[in-house]
Amino acid sequence: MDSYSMMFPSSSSTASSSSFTLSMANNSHADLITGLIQSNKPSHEFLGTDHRLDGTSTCSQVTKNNESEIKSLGWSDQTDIKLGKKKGEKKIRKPRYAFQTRSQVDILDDGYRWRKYGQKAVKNNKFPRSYYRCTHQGCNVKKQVQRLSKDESVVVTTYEGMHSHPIEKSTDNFEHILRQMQIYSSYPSC
DNA sequence: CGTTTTTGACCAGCGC
DNA sequence: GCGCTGGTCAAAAACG
Repeated sequence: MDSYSMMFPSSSSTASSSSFTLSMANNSHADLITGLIQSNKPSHEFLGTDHRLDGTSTCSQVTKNNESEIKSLGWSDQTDIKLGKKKGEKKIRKPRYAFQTRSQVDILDDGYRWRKYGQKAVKNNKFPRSYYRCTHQGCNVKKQVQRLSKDESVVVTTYEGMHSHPIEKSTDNFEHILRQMQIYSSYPSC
């Protein structure tokens, strides 16, 4: 199984069929994506909705169980952290997208090159959270990867920002996913 | 030898 | 004001 159809909780009033198919042919680590969170807006808005995967009942159950933990990720709700410590730098809240993925490994190969810049232990979770930055010059897309303590088979990958450069690997089209997400979320500065 | 990871320190925000 | 927590920095180590 390499393709999943996902429903995007598009905030726009169009609310048309915002579902598309992602194919992760080369992402054999990831069994399935159990949920998508766009945390530019109050997360509970769409967390409460039932836009889940179709046909996989176990997924929805897992997602339901993990809702509280997702909210406690920190990146989900309180997104008004200051970016950079330079003075004069105003707080911009970038949209963040969180994937819940059933995977054996933490590092999902999404085609970009990431450099790890930090790891922190999170409370109420025995697994640490890893912080990555895109190594492409001028691209400060960040992501953090965390495994849920409730279901250690579920990995949450949260992306922040958008890549302004082509994907490094041509193996899979995860870039298209991100692009679609940016479109659906009507990125403010683009 | 250049790049990435590791890991403790540092800092800022927030709740009490 | 203080302590806790999350996010980042940076030096050293590890790696290819």
